[in-house]
Amino acid sequence: MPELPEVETVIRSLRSPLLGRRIDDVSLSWKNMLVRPSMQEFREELLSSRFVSLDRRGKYLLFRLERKSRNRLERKTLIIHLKMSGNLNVRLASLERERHDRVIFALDDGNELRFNDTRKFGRVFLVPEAEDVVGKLGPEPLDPGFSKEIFRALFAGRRGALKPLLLNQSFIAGIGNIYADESLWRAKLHPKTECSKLGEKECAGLFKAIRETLALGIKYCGTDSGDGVVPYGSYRTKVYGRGGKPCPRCRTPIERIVVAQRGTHLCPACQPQPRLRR
DNA sequence: CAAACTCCCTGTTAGC
DNA sequence: TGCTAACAGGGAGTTT
Repeated sequence: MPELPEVETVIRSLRSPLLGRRIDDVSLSWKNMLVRPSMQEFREELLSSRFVSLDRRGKYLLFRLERKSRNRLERKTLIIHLKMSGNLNVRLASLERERHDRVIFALDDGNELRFNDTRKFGRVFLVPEAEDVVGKLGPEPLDPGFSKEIFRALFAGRRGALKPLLLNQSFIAGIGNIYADESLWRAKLHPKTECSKLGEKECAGLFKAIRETLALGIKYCGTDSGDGVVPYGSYRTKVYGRGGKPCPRCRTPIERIVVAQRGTHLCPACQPQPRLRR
């Protein structure tokens, strides 16, 4: 399941084949994946557009497009969320389509950008203002301007377990189930830690752990663990999906519990449950 | 604000 | 061996 490191890997791999290319045709075989505008407008507005830049915001891919329409420069952003099982490929148009190719963008160089998504959870937007879609996201964890002080300030007025907070995209962007578990293991914090009780040191440690974990994920082009639906890179998870196997730090068997309806993996020795105050 | 639950989907897997 | 049902997962939205 693509999270920040996987999405970053995808966007990096697409820059070279897409920048400067023009979209000549569009087809979509599962209409629920298109959030807005209508199918007709989507097609009409994309035709003759060129890719001018590609960015990532959280787990969203942002494709900045431009075209000249009646001598006016039109700017739009194509936004894709891969959700659980999505992936993007650039293939020669002559190459056979794959089983779950849902959206096809025909390019002016004989290639196609193909949005493949087994589970149809992926979402596509075409909007004048990207902020309308990604405006509510929390800070980018790897933004150079992001600091442990800013991170600590995010906790003001927050209560409840730590892990669901890390999964909340309006708290911090880009972290999903895998990197939440991996970051908490690295920070030696239990997923159920009451977030309002985090001290300055623990907060700084978590901040560092999140950044290091995500950076490592990107370095290895993402992980291939999880349900194996979409294999990305070769990042090896320390705890995620490794219930019963030894903790890489202390060899204690990794535990699998459920936190906020999500499968959660941790080392019971490295990440002890904080004692509840009486 | 938090937590629980629903919905959208299909491939995998556990259970019979 | 073959079938069915449960399950996993991100995130928006709704209800408690």
